[in-house]
Amino acid sequence: MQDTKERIVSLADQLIKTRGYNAFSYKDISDPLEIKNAAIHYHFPTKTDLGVAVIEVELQHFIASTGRLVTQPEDKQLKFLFETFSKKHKEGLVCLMGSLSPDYETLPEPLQEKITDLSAAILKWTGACLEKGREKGLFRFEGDAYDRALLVISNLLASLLLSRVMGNKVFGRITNQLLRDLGAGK
Amino acid sequence: MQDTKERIVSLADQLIKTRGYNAFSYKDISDPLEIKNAAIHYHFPTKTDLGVAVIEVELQHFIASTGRLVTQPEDKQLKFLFETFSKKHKEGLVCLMGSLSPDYETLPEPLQEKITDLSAAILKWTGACLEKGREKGLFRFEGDAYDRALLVISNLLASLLLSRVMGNKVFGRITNQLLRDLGAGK
DNA sequence: TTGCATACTTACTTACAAGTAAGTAATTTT
DNA sequence: AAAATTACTTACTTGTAAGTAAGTATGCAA
Repeated sequence: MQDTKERIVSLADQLIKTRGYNAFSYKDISDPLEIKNAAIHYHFPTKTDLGVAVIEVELQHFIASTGRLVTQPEDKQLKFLFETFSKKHKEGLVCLMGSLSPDYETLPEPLQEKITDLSAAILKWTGACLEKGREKGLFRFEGDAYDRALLVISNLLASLLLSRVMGNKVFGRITNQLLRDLGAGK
Repeated sequence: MQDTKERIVSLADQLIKTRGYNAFSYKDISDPLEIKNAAIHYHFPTKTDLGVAVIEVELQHFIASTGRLVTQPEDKQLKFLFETFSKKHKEGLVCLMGSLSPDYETLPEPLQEKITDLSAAILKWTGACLEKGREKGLFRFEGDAYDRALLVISNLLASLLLSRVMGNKVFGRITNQLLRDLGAGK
């Protein structure tokens, strides 16, 4: 039954994105799944192992999803990025970067490395997407494309965080303005 | 000795901005200050009380600082905002919004309210600053000023978070591009 | 000089998190 | 059919976090 293992990772993913890494415990997983905490330790000896697994799944998912989009025009690709965040927003989640970066200093090294890997992958992809899209005239913006990617990802990340604090309208306000600025339709 | 109380708040502030609210304990304060944990409970019966005090101090400080700037032109005022974040960046800290918003759901209600108050104050001030600055021709941007404030604050907030994960250069890249976009000199 | 408030310390309690050692039931391999 | 592997459970241990009750030293106030 590989099922339990996947369910553990999936729930841990949700917990990290709702409560944060330091604020969830094995009990938050074992209770709803109706297993014992030792069952989690069987699949993931330490909490670090579990955290690493969560990020790895997300990164693999990101690589697979973006891979499926390579033939599409860049404005459609960017739309995918926004929809990814929109989905999280609707579920009341923040992204892994937004959840883990504030606690970065308290995280075990393997987790730090993984979150850096994930962020680097997302930024690199976004930078390339913006660059090519601008060349094709799909986007309009000034300056280096990687710098622009930093701004876009910053805004998406923070839109999820600020939505929690300032209410759900914030997400739409930020993303709409962002797309307008880039000249990327609606 | 009101001194101890202030030192507790100051250290708690630092701890929240480095490790996050859920990742620090009274021991992280009592050890360096060479007091007992019960001494902290004397001044702040619960951790919630301490957290609330930290945010209140920050909000008061923000109100006082911005109050001192009312006579200055808006580009100088905005520069102050950027310098506030730059100072945090140099000290390896994130802002309270960035630190507390991911854990928002796990925070006790009084803390949630306070962080919302603080965020609202910062966003309102930034929105007004941008609005007036644009009228005077000091800034150039499209759309609603409050929406623009959301974008600016998002970027500043996230620049501190991403700096941790992706290295310190990120902060400068984001803030430089942001100021260029607003047409607000260097 | 007695009394009371301030600012603590000493010495606990309760709860819960992370992790482990040893055992077991069910399946798979040989 | 026996042996090993998988996927757990039972029952712990250790550590630490938050909080509290009772006591104490110091200064000031009546």
